[in-house]
Amino acid sequence: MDDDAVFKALADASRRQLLDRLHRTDGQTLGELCEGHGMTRQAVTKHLAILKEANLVSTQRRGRHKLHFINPVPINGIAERWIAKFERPTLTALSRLKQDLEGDGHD
Amino acid sequence: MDDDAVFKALADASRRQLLDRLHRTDGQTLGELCEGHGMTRQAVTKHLAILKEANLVSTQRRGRHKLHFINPVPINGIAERWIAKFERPTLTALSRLKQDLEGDGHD
DNA sequence: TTAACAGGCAACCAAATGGTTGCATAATGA
DNA sequence: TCATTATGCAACCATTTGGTTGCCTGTTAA
Repeated sequence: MDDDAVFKALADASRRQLLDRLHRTDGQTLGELCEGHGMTRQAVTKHLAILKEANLVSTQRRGRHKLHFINPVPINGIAERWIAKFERPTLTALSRLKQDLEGDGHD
Repeated sequence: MDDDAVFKALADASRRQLLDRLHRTDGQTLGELCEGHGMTRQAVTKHLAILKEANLVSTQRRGRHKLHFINPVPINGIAERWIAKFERPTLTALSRLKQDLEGDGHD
């Protein structure tokens, strides 16, 4: 619902990278998500808090671990409600899909 | 190409609103784009500069007026390169399109 | 030619952002 | 039990951001 929080959350490259990671492997712990970034754990924690605030990740405690799960719904939301209206309908993704569904080889 | 600049440009509600306006009526002057916002002309100028930096708007001098035009290509770019991979393919937009193209009434 | 109009430039400011360090707490395993 | 592991909390910091005010430049029309 809160598109602004989603756009703001996506505005940072580190946060997008975190989402990329969760997209590849969902349910990672905080420790796992910290590896490889040139950042402290606390910085990553803050980024994850912002993503959670935007409802892009959800968390689940599992003993002394905290697992993080991606939620693609808000991304879908802005894609449909906001981005879609700026898209030119004849571009690659849609036209490829169209061709695929129509099953002909037209160019 | 520079997705980060595009994401950052879209992170501000005033800038998204400016894009909305240009999407409705393209080629507006700075003065026109200032109307209705509770902002000074200089603030709007700064927002437009950021949008231009992200290649989301282009400008054209026309006498003493400066016209602003929207460029949807970068939005398409992030939609295809970044957002698309997070989308669940069975959701509304694609499934509606699919149904439409297939021309059957299946549910 | 010159007033009024449209926009540009620069300095300044408060608040938000992205990061840090230091210490505290909770769960686990030997 | 108790050291270790995994995370939480809070204060602090520099830089960026989004906005302002004040003044300057260029274009047009009377």
